[in-house]
Amino acid sequence: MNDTQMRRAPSQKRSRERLDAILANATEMIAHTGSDALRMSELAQRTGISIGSLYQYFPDKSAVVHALAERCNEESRACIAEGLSAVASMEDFAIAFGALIDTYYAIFLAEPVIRDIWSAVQADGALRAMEVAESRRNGALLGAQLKALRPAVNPAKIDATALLVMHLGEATMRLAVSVERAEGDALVESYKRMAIRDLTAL
Amino acid sequence: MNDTQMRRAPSQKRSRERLDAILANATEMIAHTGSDALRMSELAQRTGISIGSLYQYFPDKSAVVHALAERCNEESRACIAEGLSAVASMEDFAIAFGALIDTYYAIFLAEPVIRDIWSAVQADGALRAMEVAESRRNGALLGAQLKALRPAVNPAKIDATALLVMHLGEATMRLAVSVERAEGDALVESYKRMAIRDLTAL
DNA sequence: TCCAAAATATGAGCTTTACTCACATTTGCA
DNA sequence: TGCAAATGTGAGTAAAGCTCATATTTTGGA
Repeated sequence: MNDTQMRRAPSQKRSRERLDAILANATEMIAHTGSDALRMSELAQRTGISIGSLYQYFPDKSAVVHALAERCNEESRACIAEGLSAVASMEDFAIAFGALIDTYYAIFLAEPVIRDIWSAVQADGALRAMEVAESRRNGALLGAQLKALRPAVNPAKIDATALLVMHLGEATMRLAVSVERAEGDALVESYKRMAIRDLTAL
Repeated sequence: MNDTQMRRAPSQKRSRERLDAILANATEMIAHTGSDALRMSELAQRTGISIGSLYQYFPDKSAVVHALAERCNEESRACIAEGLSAVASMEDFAIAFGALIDTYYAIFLAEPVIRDIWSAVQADGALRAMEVAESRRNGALLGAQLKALRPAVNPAKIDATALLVMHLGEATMRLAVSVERAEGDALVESYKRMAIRDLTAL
């Protein structure tokens, strides 16, 4: 994956520092003016490197967006994995899932740029499959837990439900941060209720 | 809204015919090569008009995408309104809602270009608010029915749930048509079960 | 320490694409 | 028929992604 994402593995210290600086500036630009505002020339200028140099780190604009999205996805995945880690019963599960969603929502509220990064992914034809792939990974985390807690339930049904619940969780977060705070809170509560009811009824 | 979408109201017959032709060709291009493939010059050439002429019908590319999306949204809204029209009880409601989702899914399967048009909307910063606006309209249709059937339930709670259910319905359809047919079917079934359970438990 | 090769940096310039504008043509109407 | 309004035209402009020939810096061995 990194082969297509990065033109060259940075071996020198300066390289690694610049790579972080590029991503930090890209995030700032997107956060400030929206995902459309990611201009490669401006990104180079802000980072204090030449346009040619920027293209030694990333083969194209798509790769920059991909790297940003990958960071968000890793954060999400860690959050989900940790939130579900110490669950031993279905009662625990409902509580843990609710807390997990709250944490997830808090991350979205604290870093609304996540939504813009997602928009940038959608805008890029080559990256659109990322969303489904990430939902699959998150669904697999949830599905594994459910299969352990509910060994009697049809695994295929668990897989479909887990994938859907995680995918719709992402969609809920993006909707929630797109509306006023109070309404967003209510939407997240509705989602939690709906998801928990469905997962516990499996 | 049409003021910003269309440069000039077509008053002559030729104009109206060309406008339809433009949108038909734009749909075809997106269906064929994906939402990134909508080149204004190629759209003009395919339609058999000059690039300058194209820009007399639409002020910019965003307006073309907006018009395409508006068409899809109108179709959706009609489908939803009709599907919920003759519902008199909560038992009817569950059946009607399930049938509505099946119809909606069938439309997505028959015209997968809808997904690409949606991607084109997401790719355009100026149009991103369309999605929430459309979910609100659809949510209002569903919410009105629910308020009539369940007068005792807190209307605010109904509104939040209805908005969420419709928004997540769209997300489910896009996910379902992005995976293999059998898996997509299972996802839609999961969504129906989840949504109906939540709506009837209000 | 010094040098050659590998890694990294540079920015002028090429390509593509959205969009404009000055001018030409067609249509509606008296 | 003749004029004004509507519509059509496409060469040209601007902006952005991206390349490449060349320059500079770093590394590791003699």
